[in-house]
This record gives sequence, structure tokens and C-alpha cells, in this order.
Amino acid sequence: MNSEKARILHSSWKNQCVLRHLNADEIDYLEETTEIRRYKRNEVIFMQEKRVSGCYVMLSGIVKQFKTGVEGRDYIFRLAKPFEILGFRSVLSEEPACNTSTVIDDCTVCYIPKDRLHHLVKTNGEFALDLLQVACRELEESHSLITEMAQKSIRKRLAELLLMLQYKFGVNENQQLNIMLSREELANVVGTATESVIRLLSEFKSERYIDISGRKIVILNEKALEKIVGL
Amino acid sequence: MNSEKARILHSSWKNQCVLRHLNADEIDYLEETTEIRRYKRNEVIFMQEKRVSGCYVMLSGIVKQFKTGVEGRDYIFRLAKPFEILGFRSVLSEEPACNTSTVIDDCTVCYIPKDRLHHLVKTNGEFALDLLQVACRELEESHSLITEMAQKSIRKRLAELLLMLQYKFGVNENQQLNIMLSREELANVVGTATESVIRLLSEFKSERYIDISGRKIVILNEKALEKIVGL
DNA sequence: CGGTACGTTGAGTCATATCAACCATAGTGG
DNA sequence: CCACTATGGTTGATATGACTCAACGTACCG
Repeated sequence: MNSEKARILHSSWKNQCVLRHLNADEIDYLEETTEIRRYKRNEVIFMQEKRVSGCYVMLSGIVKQFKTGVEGRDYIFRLAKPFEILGFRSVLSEEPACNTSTVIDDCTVCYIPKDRLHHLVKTNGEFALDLLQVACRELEESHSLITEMAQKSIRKRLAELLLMLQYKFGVNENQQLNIMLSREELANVVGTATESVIRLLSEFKSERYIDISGRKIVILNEKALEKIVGL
Repeated sequence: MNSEKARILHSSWKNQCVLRHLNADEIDYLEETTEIRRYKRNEVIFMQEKRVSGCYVMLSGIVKQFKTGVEGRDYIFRLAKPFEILGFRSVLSEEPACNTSTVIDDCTVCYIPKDRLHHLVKTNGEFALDLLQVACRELEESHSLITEMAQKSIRKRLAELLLMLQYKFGVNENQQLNIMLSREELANVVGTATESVIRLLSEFKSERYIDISGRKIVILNEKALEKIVGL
């Protein structure tokens, strides 16, 4: 029964994520208590305000991370894909989670308990540095995002989002974006009302920049979208 | 000439900042190459796009960190006060600075070269953990900020900013905020036009929530501002 | 005294939010 | 099988917050 876990943990995937500087002994150390977990669409991995007991490295699927504001509206600040790490912030700061993570596309994750993470950070400098770099990169992305929100129109941000989704999650054989979000989710990424997203999407469609059927989106004219963003 | 540096480095201030887990030997190690630097209002500490060779721990004064967007408008995402650390993100990720830091109030900083920082992260797990926690806290603040920007009106954000400035930088004997920002700077924190800030400030003034004379601001009715923010 | 940077006010415009109605779809239970 | 309900998507009408532009005031500085 543990063979699956062992196989996964010792396979090459670790080199693609923040665990890449762990040696065989350290992987064994992790293996003692890590778990491979599976979640389906809309399941909650961890929740804002609640204590977390470990962090998660994604192996497959897509997860959204969002904060719920005072009036109950959500803001999605991250869409995570395989080999990204979730929830280490709260684990390291020993505070309750400051956001909720739920599943967009069915996923498998590797759960790492708090004590193991702490121990590895303290004993493996390279690993600590890697984690620091991940945190710093997220911080930088976050700052860029704020600057954009402060300065760009909804129209620009939506165009940019579509390009980002294509770049990060790719397209299938019909050129459709692999990631499918509801109108409300799109609105919660851009930071606007769902009606606005709907209007802008059909605007883009009528100008032949994109094609939409339900949640399936095809980008027809990348250049045009880039121009809207203003690059 | 080094006596000042040595005195500062070995005094108790380090316990108030991220360096608190360094032992005497490590402080000596830092001392070999750190420098105490002084900057005056409007001087640039480091600049967006430029390579950085080290990071800075603030000892006195106030610094603003901002990003310059595509259209040349600035967005101020952080106002740093003593014992906070600046620029470690770029140092650790080995990338050019992604923002500019300039001086609001004359300040002294302790400059720590890149190689020393790297070495300490790799060899002192507690220190790495502390730095990670700082990064995580900033990340969390940043996410909160984004969520607010996505969901709150300029009016709310300005009210919140005034409260934050009072809380973080305090007031003088006349109840005036210790930090004095230009209208444009206020606008660049809130993410709006200077005219909007001016209008809202005089609105707040006419409703007796605050008093303003030039850049000196007094908060008269904290409760009212909190109510505007919506707590 | 003119210059430069900063602050203020007014008028007009536009993007976006809000509210309300309506449609499509799918699942549910009688 | 049909009504029933819930959920998500769409469209229109309306309101308004915030931006832009432009003019003007103010203060400090050489």
C-alpha cells in the first residue's frame, strides 16, 4: 500500500518542485509521514481562518486560492498547477490559513506535515533558500498584480487573464483553454462583477478575438489581446 | 571609525529585527563587510530594473517602496519603518530589483552584502526560518491588499490608509501623523488620482473626521473612519 | 521677480457596478 | 413524465464613482 507513495516520492517529480534539494535520506524522512491525497472538483483543501497542520505539493490538477472579503465576495489570487506548493505560509508562520484553497480540476497532492517542513528548513540550507525563493517570487508576482489592479482597466485585466490562462495551463487539441472557469470565477480573478466579465467576453467574441461556447474558450487573436493589455 | 558600526551591530537592536537569531560570531562575520549608510529625503536606495548587491535593514527613518507601471505611474506598496528589511527579495532570487526604494524621512540603514546573506541563510536554519516568516508575512499582507483593492472603494481605502498611518507611524505632540506624504504619494498608495485624494480629504475634513493643514494630518474621529472602512 | 512644484476646484465623460428580469440547463421528487 | 427548483448565464436600464483635462491658487526658492 505504501508502494505507490514510495514510488512517487522517489521518482523524478521532486526535481521539478521546491523539494529538489532534498537528498535520499531526507525524502525517506518525509516519506514516513507524508500522504498522497486526492480531491475532486469543489472540494476544500484548507480553509481561511482554520488552523493548518501541513502544506501540500501539487502532483496533478488545478487549485484556486482565494480570500473571502468582508462582504462575502471572494478574490482569487492564485491558480496553482502541478509542482507548485500550497499552504506553506501558514505552516511556517504558525498562524491560521489566510485563504481558502479549493479544487478546480480533480487533483492529487502530497501532504507534508508541519513538523517535517520545519525540521527540513532548519537543517537543510539549500532547501530553505529554495523555499525562500518561492516565497519571494510569489511576493513579486503579488506586487505586480497590485500595481496592475491599481492602474489597469477591467478590460485590460481580463485580456491579460485570458493570455495568462493560455500560457500557464495550455490548450487542448481544439485550441480550447485547458482550464475552465465559471463566469463568476473569472470575475473573482479579475476583481469585478460577473456581469462585467460576461459583457467584455461577448465584446471580445464579437470582435473575433476569442470564441466561447459555455466555459470553453478559444483565443483566436493573441496579438489583439496583447494590444489591449498594452504591451 | 569602525567603532560606531561595531557598537550598533552589537547593541540590542538586532533583537527587534530579522537578525535576532544570529550569534556573536555571525554578527562579527556580518560586521566585516556591512556598512552603516545614511540617506536624505528623496534619495534612492535602490532602483527598479537595476541589479542589487545587498539588502538593507532600516535603523531609522521612513522609506517608500514602489513599482513604476507601464504608463509611468507609480504604485507605492510599502512604507517601511525601522527594523524592517528591504531588498532581500532580489538578493535571494538573484534578479534585478522589481521596485524602487526612496526615502520619505531621512534614514540610516545597515547594508548587508549579498554573499553574507546567502551564507547565513544556508548555515543558520533559525535565521532562514525567520526570513521565511518575514517573506510570508509580507506575502499575506500583499494578498490582503489585493483583495481590498478588488473590492473596496477609493473612499474606504483612503480612510483605511489614514488609520494605518496613524497606527504604524504614530502621532506627534499635536496629534499630527508623524509621517507626511504629498497628495500624490497618498494617491499612489491608494491607487488613484491625486485629485481624487484631494477631494476625499476635504470631504473628510468638512465632516470633521480629520483636520488638515498642508501635509499635516490629524485624525479627529477614528470611529467614523473605521465605520467608513466598514469594520 | 519669475519659476517650479504642489495643491485645489470645476466640468465633463466614461467605465463599471448595481438592480432586475429573463433564459437555459440539469437535477429532483412526486 | 412533468412540474419544481436551483444554478449559472445573459441582457438591458440606470446610476455613479472615479478619471481626465484644464484653469487657477499658493508657496517656496534662487
